[in-house]
Amino acid sequence: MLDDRKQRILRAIVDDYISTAEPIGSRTIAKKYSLGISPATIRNEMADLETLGYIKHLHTSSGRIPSSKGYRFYVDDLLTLEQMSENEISLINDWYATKVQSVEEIFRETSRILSQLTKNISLVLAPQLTQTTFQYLHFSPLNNHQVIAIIMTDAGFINNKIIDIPQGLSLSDFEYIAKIFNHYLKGRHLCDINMNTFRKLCGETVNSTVFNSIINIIEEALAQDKKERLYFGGARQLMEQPEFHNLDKVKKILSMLEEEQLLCDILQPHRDKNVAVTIGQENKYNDIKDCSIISATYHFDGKPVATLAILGPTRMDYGKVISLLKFMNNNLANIFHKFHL
Amino acid sequence: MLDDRKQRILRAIVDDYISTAEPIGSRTIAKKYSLGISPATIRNEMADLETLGYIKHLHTSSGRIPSSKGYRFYVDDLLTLEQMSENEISLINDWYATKVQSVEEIFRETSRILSQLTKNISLVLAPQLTQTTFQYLHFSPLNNHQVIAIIMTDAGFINNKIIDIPQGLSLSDFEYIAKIFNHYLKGRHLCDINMNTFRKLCGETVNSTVFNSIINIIEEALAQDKKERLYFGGARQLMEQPEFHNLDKVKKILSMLEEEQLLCDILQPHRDKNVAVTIGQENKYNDIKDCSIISATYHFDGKPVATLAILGPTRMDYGKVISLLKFMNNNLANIFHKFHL
DNA sequence: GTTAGCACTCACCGCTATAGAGTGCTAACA
DNA sequence: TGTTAGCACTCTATAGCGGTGAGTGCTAAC
Repeated sequence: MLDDRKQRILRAIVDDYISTAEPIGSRTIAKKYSLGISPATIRNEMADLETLGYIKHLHTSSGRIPSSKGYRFYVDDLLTLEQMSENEISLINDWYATKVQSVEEIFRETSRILSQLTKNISLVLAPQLTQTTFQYLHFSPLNNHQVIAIIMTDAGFINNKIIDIPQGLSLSDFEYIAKIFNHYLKGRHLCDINMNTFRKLCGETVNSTVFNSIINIIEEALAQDKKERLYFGGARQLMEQPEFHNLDKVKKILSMLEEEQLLCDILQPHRDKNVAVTIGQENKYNDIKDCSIISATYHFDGKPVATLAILGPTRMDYGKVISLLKFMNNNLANIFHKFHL
Repeated sequence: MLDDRKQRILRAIVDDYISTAEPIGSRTIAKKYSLGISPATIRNEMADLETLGYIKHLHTSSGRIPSSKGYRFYVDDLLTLEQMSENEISLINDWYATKVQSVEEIFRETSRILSQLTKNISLVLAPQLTQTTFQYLHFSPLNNHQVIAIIMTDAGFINNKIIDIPQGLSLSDFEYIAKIFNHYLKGRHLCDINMNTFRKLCGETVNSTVFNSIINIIEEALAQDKKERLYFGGARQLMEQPEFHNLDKVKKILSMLEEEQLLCDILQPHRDKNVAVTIGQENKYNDIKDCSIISATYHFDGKPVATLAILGPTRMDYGKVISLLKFMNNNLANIFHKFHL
């Protein structure tokens, strides 16, 4: 464990590096932070901190920067969270009020706000379709050979899928099935919707050929929707960060953002916890070993529902990001709490 | 008008610059393109072409690059469009087949394909909500104080809006209105839906207080949806282009992409024409005076419906982009033709 | 244990020299 | 008269070379 003076020096180094993005030397620490000790003493302590792995050198004569271990200690033991200011809170609420008209927009706007306020990449992972519960189904004719299936789930998510009408079936067959769905299946998990539950719930009273075809179609459509819904943003903001004044890094991150599945995988281990912080080298994926990810997950009924996350350089303002994520998470919880009533 | 030899030299310069992104000199032209004349002659011709404004110098001792006027001549008089290869066509059709399940996804996927194949920014402008015609309305309860309005329009677009239930109204009031809507308003332009048309169509048989409130709510919701739907992509691909190996330029473009309204304005003059090409300096907006925009607009019933566009450096492969856009536009037309039957 | 002093390291900046690509001009040639 | 070879000239890009300054580690004195 670090003694008090080492902790204060480490905090100064991390704080300074987070705000300036420049390696810091002993003289500067002594001048800027009134620790009551001389540069030489700080130098000795810094040498110790380096041996212990909390800070590192870029080259012999450069100042020190925190290592992943240093940030980890900072986050776990040195960080004191600030409250969000009234100002920021009302700004955020205004944004939601003016821009949001549907559930999808809640998520989109949440992502926008997060990247806007943190200057980092924001990720918002909404529940997989099959993890939500069924509310309402409607088939609307599109033309002679296709209908659109509109499915609404518990939290107000609307899905629509174009479906080819198979030979021998008519729109009225679809309408009939929709009635049965709406009557028997409300409140059931979409992943449970298959022939078996169906038969159990409505017995054998239904015309089973028509039935089979349509259920199959629906099962198939749902199966294709395995991927989670991911909203993200902030590529432009990220470019403001000095560590991304480098085209290759920006390219790497942009490429990563296009691989939704990869992002979902990266966020997956974060979904159980309430607030999770993964710092630099702790990341599993090589491309983001100089980045940190902070996330907050909104749970309902003990299950993770939506995950908000920030992805940015290890040198991010952990205090600010964590309190913002906590706030936004609660905010989302409030919004969704209404829906689950 | 340029004589034949000047045209051949100009074509060589443009072709070469498009493929290499490097200024080209007389010696290189003589070596690479068998024009049967010596570098010195080419030099003389190039001096003429420069005086005429078709090509320019970056500095005294650099090779020549085409000017906007040069590109314009190239596009209007020198360009021969290639056919898309069978290979590309089947690739594109596969992409559509595997990824598209709803109308929104048609547009999203179109944008993805365009940027993927051209390595430039793609823009897809779908019709404004109020320009489409009404097909179907449904109110679905979300919780005790809110309903979700689901509106489907002619081309299979599904919109949903969260609506607060006003004091004194119940879900059944909404359901009642939905019935009337579905009965009387099918096929009407959404911008025509207001109290007046309503009264005209269904007379005074309806309870007018309930009525007024709900129509107002719907009018309001529609009014907020003035913006066109814009799908875009390709920021990552654009970074592959040598002219965007420059952070400031990338930032400028990314910022522009976040201003949807600006993009819509930029595309607006393109919407009347079938295929439109705007080259470099011809652009109205300063930030893209070193870019070109090529667009194709799909018309139905004489009106522009969807516009596909490519935004990239003036040094873009005009031949390839134009034929791709034409192909994609026809493809979209095929898809939508089905819906408008 | 703390601090002042000092030699040492290394990125960064500005300067100069050099190479190379390309031009414009002139004079010779068909 | 149009075409070409030759040559001096221009300008960029690159490499090399001190000088500067921030920062370190070590030593010796307090």
